[in-house]
Amino acid sequence: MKRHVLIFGLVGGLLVATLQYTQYRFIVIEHSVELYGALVAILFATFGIWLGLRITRRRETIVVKEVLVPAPEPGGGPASAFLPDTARQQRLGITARELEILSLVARGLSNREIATELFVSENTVKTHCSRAFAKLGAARRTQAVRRGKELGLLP
Amino acid sequence: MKRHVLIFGLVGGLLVATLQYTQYRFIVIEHSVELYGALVAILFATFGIWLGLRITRRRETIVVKEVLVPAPEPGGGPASAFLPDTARQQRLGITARELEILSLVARGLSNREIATELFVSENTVKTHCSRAFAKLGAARRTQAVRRGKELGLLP
DNA sequence: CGCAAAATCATCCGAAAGGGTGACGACACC
DNA sequence: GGTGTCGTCACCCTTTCGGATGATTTTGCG
Repeated sequence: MKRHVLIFGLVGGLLVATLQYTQYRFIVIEHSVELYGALVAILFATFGIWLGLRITRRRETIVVKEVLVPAPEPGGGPASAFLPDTARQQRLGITARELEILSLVARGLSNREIATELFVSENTVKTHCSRAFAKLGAARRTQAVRRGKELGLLP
Repeated sequence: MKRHVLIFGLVGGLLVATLQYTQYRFIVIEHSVELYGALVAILFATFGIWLGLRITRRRETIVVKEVLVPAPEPGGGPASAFLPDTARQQRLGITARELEILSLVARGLSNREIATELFVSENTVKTHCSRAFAKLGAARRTQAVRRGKELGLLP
């Protein structure tokens, strides 16, 4: 968490320094102060939104209520939302995060895309993947997806 | 979480203070522009964070899920054999061989395993894969499998 | 608070996958 | 015979994956 602030400081400082350095040469002459301010505003607003999104990432409480329902007819219902087999997931020791990444793997995303989607580094995604694969007894992501579907962990 | 915002604010304030302090020594004349930029930056960074917090505020989703227990197999249906959508296959120009390789990919096999299974070289498998991926608009095998299932080409 | 689990990130390295190109033979069709 | 498609295979190159390992941070819980 401190790292974000650090990044912010660095980026901000660099930005300001750059602006200070360049403004007298390129910007101020032909552009107004308002434009300069707008540029800074947009940049910092974007960064702030990113930071806000990042630090409030997913704090979700899942309460699973197991209810036995008689024979759902496949293809009948209104695309009945998929419900992962939490029991099996726990038995395999698969964490929620790992399952989340697994579902993105099943959607055909690359590690990099998953990393971007979840605001984490590619290395983290790889770690989660490796662990999930190990728990599923899979050597490849295609195999992991297949296993996940077989076990009712993925739709 | 408030802590981060606090730290951020402190760092931001420090940044402004530093800027103000330094600018007084070197850029006294144009200091109003610097101050203006810094203020705008801080303001909009704060605004961005606030916005980020706002739009992801209700991340604390309490999900109550009802686990549907799949119907006990009545033993009646003879596991209705899957029939690929030949029409769509032809429309996409996917050959039978490519679909065959694709199904093995979907089973989680590696190219080498597929090559062994089909008594062809690994290069051949890769060629078929590439062509099939191109026709499916997929960049990865996981994506290809997903597309194949969506299009009714794979079970 | 202190501990354990989980999440995050990094680095190294080898293997697998994917893209591109070119080539060759078989086979069908006109 | 010429043409086109399909299957087969090879080479080169880049990207991606996966495994192993270690470290740090965050978080939930007793």
